Amino acid sequence: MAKSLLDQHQLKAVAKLFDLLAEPTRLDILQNLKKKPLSVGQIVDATNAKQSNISKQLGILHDAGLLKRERQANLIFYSIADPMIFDLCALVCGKLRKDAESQLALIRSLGK
Amino acid sequence: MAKSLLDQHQLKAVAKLFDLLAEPTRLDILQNLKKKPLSVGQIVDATNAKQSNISKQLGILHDAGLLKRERQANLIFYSIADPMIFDLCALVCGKLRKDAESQLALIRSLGK
DNA sequence: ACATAATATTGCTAATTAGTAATATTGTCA
DNA sequence: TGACAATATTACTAATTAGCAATATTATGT
Repeated sequence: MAKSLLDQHQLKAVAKLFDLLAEPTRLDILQNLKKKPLSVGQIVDATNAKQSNISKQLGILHDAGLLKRERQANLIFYSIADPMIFDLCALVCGKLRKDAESQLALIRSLGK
Repeated sequence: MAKSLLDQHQLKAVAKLFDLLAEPTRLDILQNLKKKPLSVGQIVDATNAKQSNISKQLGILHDAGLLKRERQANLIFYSIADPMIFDLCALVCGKLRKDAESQLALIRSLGK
C-alpha cells in the first residue's frame, strides 16, 4: 500500500535543503542578494560577517545550487539561482509574525 | 533608509524555525502526523528511530510550538499545531523534484 | 497501594560546523 | 612580468546535537 511518505533518502534531501536556510549568516546573504547580484566585497560590507566566513558560506550556497557565480573583471558576483527560497522565507516570516501577533493579543487580554 | 531587511534577531528566529525542519527524523515525525494525531508508540512504530529519540524529537517540536500534545488514557497523542509546515515541505519537495527532472533531461540529452 | 505499560529524562559519544586569523590563490592592469 | 586587490582556502576551536542504552517518571486499572 502506498503511504505517500518520503523515504529515508528523500527525507535527508529535504532536511539538507532546510539546513542551508537554518543559519542566520546564510539567510543574511540571501536577503541581500534578493534585489540584485552582489560581489563578495559588497556582501561583506552589507553584513556583520568577516570575509573568510562570507566566502565560506557563499561556497556552501553555491555548491548546493542556491547561488550562481559570475566573474566581472576582478570581482565575483553571486546571484540567486532559484527565487523559490524567498517563498520559503516569506512563509516562515508570515508564521513568525502571526505567532507574535497572537502572543501580543494574549498578553493584552491578560492585562485586563 | 529602510532596507526592509531582517535584523540579526529576526534572522536568528527564521533560522531556528528552518533548523527544526532540517532533521530527517523530525521530518519523518511530521509527515506521519499529517493525516491524523498519533501516540508516541505509533510514531515509534512508523519510523526507524528508537523510542528515546522519538520522545526527544517530539519534545523539541512541541517546545517550539510545532506540535500539540494531548493525553488520552495512558497514551499521549501528538498533532500538528500549524499546517503551514506542510506548505514549506511542499515547496522544498517541488524544488527537489524540479531539479531532479532538469538533471534527468540533461543526462538524457547527453546520451545522444 | 501495586504492577504494568507508556513516555520522558539522563549521561554519554561521535559527528558536524560556524566563525576566525592567517595564508594562498587568482585575475587584472600598469 | 610584477604588484595589487579580491576572493578562496586552511587549520583550528568552541559549541551544538542526533542517537543510544539505561533509568526514571507517570498514569492506569486491578
